[in-house]
Amino acid sequence: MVKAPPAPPGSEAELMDRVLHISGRTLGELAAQFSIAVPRDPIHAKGWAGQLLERVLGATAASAPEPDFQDLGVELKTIPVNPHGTPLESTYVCNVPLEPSSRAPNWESSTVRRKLARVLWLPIIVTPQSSLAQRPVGRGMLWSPDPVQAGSLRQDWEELMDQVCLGQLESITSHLGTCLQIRPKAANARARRWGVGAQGERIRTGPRGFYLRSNFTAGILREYYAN
DNA sequence: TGCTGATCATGA
DNA sequence: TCATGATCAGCA
Repeated sequence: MVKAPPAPPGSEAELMDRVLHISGRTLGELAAQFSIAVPRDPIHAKGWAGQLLERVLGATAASAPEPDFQDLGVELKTIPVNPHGTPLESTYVCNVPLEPSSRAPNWESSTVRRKLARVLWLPIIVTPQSSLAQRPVGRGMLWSPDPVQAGSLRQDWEELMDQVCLGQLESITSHLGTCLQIRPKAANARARRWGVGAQGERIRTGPRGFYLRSNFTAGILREYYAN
């Protein structure tokens, strides 16, 4: 039976009820229910699982810089995991504000903190042989950073943004940060944005994103599935 | 073989 | 074009 995309969930409880109902279903089954084609080529399927689950669960924000479930303030993150529940990839959080006018003055008002304040982690279980359609959805979990996690995120954010503000963009590598890192985030290596150079001058530089390291998200998932 | 740097699709 | 959704693939 083909289903219409659902209305946004009215509460976290309703959202988690929907999550419970898709747990164990494969991406192929869910796509079929909503008459969505499954891409054949993984190279051209980046992000497809995330967009499928947004529709299945009734997310609203589309490509706006807003939480996926705007009314609930909940961000949806699908995350590929192996059968043990260990993440296979880092997780994109948001873009890095490179221009002074777009930068938050402190951690409290940063996009990173707001995005991560409430996250629905939805594991997609990946085995070496499984096609995209064969991958099952795992048990979703609603998460907010505990004080230790929040402290680590804040420390990384402050260190990284210090570098951005000081015009040290070109020396920022993905090696910095224990849980949060800055990496390129662009359609290709030619993309440019305005940023700040070492003398405070405006420069053209590659767009970058904040990502959560996979060992950090591994800790989040472990904590939950142990209970 | 884990991680970094690069890349692909879609929508407003 | 730039934000979202992420995964790919080569190299240390």
